[in-house]
Amino acid sequence: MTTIQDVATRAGVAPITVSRVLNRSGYVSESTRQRVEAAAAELDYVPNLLARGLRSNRTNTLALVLTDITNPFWTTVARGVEDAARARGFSVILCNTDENEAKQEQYVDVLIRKRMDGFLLAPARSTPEPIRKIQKQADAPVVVLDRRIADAQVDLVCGDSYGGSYALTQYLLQLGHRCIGILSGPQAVSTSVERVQGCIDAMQEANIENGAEFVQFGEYTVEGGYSMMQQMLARQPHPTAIFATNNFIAIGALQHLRNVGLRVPQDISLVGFDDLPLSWNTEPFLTVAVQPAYQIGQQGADLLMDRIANSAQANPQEIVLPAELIIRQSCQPIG
Amino acid sequence: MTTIQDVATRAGVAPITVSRVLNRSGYVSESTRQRVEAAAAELDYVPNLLARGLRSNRTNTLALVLTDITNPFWTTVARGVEDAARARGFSVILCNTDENEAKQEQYVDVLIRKRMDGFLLAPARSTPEPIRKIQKQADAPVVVLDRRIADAQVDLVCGDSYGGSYALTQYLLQLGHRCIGILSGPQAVSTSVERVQGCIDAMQEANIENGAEFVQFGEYTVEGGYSMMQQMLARQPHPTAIFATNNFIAIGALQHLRNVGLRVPQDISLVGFDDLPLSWNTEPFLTVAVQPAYQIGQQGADLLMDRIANSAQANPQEIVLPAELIIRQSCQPIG
DNA sequence: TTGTATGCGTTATCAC
DNA sequence: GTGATAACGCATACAA
Repeated sequence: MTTIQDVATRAGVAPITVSRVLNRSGYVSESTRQRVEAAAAELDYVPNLLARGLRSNRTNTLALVLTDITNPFWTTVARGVEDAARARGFSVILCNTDENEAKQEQYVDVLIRKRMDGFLLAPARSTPEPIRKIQKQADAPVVVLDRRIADAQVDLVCGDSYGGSYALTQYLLQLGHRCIGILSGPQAVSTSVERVQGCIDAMQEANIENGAEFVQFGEYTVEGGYSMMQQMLARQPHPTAIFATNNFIAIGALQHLRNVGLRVPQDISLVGFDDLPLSWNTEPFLTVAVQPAYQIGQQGADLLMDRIANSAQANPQEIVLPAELIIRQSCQPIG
Repeated sequence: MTTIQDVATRAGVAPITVSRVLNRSGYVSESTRQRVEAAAAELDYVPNLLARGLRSNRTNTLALVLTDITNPFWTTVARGVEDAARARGFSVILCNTDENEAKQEQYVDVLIRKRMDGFLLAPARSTPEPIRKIQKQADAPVVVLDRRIADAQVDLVCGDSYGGSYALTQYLLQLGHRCIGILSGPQAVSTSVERVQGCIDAMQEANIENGAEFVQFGEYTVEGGYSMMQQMLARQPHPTAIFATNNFIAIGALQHLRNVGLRVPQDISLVGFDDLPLSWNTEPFLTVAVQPAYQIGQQGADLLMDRIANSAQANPQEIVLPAELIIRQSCQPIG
C-alpha cells in the first residue's frame, strides 16, 4: 500500500503538501500541484479513508436505514438520496431492516461506530429510542423519513399521508360510495394512523359517521393485504369500495378478490396508496395517491447535509411533500 | 466522544487492557474484565471503527456490488450474503450499479479507499478490468457472483445457467415443440450466452438444427422482454414456445402477448428463468428454471471470508449451483 | 495477567 | 506557498 508519505518523497515535498493537493485545500503552486499529481498517478496512490476520517472527524458518508428494500417506494427514495449525496461529494451506506427492530438496532450500532456523518432513518417502529441513541452517541444529525415519531426532537421529511387519503376518499364519495373499507398498516406506525384518519375525516364531512367501523389493521405486506381483504369481505354487507393504504396491501387485496371471483371495478372499487412500476402489475389500472418518493429521498439528504455543514442547531424542521392523485380505472360509480 | 483511554482511566487499567476486554483477545482476569465492562457501560463508550481499522488493517466489512436491486433475484442474493456475514461477525456494504459501468467504477473506488476486507462483485460488464483493479489496488480477495469473466483469475459463484436452460428446453421438446424462440439478455454477459447455448444444444440433440435462428438479444429488463417479444412475433411462422431468459424479460413478454391478444399457454407456450415472489404476478403460473439465489449469496460470502481468513492464495474456485425446474401451467403440448 | 512503547495514514495547527 | 510537529483512537510487539 502506498501512502501519502511515498507520494511526498517522490514529488520532493512534505506529506501535508500532498494532502493539500488531493483535497484542494490551501494554496499550492501550479508546478507543485502537477508534480504531486504525477507522483500520485505513477505510484497508483489510493487514499486511506480510515486514516482521513480518524484525523478529520468526517467520513463524508451518510447512513440510510430503511424498512423494506423490496418495495419500489423505498428503492426510489434511495435513488433520491444517492443522487443528492453524490452531487455534494458524499457516499451513502444503505441498510435494510425488514421492519425488524432488532436488525435496525444492530445496523444503527455499527453505523455509529463507523462514524457516519449523518443518518437518514425510516424507523421500523415509532419509538423515539433509536433516534435518541444516535443523537446521544453519535454527535451526528438525524433526519427521519416517512414516519412521524412522537416526542423526538428531530427533522422529518415525509409524504402527505393525510392529504392523499383525504383526496382519495373524496373521489370515492363523489362516485357515490357510502361504505368504504380501509385496509391499513400497523397501528403503531404514523402513516397508518394518518391515512386512516384522512379517510375517516373525509367521510365524516360527508355525514358518514360509521367510517371507523370498517378499518382493518395489519402489515404493509402482500400477505397482510390478502388477509385483511378476506376479513373485510366476511362482513355483511361488505363495503362497495376498498382503500388499500399501501401498494403491497393493494396487491394482496387484488389477489384475494381474484380468488373469490370479484372483479375490480365491476363488483367492487379499489384505490391504493403509492404506485408500482409497470413491471409489477401487468395492467396498470389502479387509482392511487402517490407520494413523491424520489423527492423525499432527495430533500431528506439535502436537509441532512445542510445540518452537517452548519452544525448550528436550528429548530427541527418538518417537510411534508404533497401526494398526487392519479385516477385510472379501478373505481366505478355506485348505482 | 469517550475513548478507550477514558474507559481505562475509569477502570484503573491501561488502554490495552480495555482493548483486550472489548476484543476478547488475550488473557484478562475476571475481576478486571468486570471493572472494564462496567466502566465502558457507565461512560457509554462507543468503539471507533476507523481507528481500529487503521491500526489493525481489517475493517470486518464486505463489499457487495450488484447490478439491479429492484430484481428479487438480487435482493435474495443480498440476504444470503448478509446472513452469512453476520454469522461470522462481518458487516456488509451494499452498492447498486444499475448495470452501469461508470457507477460500478465509482463504487469500487470508494470501497477500496474505505478498505473493505473483501469484495463480492456481480460485474456490470464482462471485462476483467474492475476485478484486476481491486486485486491490484486493494490487496483484498474478490469473489465474482453470477457472471463468468474470461481471463480473470478469480473465484466465482453462480447458478447453472446452461443446465437450467437445457432442462427447460428438454421439457418443451417433450411437449412436442419444434420451434422455440429465445429472448436473451446482452450478448456480452456470460449468463446470456450460456442460457442460449443450453437451449440450442438441447434442440440440436433432438435434431433441430435451426435453433440459433430464433434468438433475440436485448436487455434483462421488462422493456427488453416486451420489444424482443414483439420482434419475435413479427416472424412468420412464429415459434410455438418462448424461452424468456430472465424473470423481467418474462414479464415484458407476457405484457406484449397480452397486448396482442395471445393467451398463454393456449396460443403460445412460455418458460422463464428465475422466479418472482408471489407479490409480483398475481397468478404464479410460469414454468421456470430457478437458481438458488440465497445460496449463491451465502456461499459467495463464505468463500470470500475463507479467503480473508487464509490469505494463502489457493487456486481460484468455481462453484456452480444447480438450477431447479419448476413446472407450472404456462406450457401446452403441441397438437 | 498486565503494561510500555510505538506506529497505522492522515490532517489540524502553527510557524516560516 | 510550504513545512515541522503533533494528534486522531486504537492494537501490535514486546517486556515485565
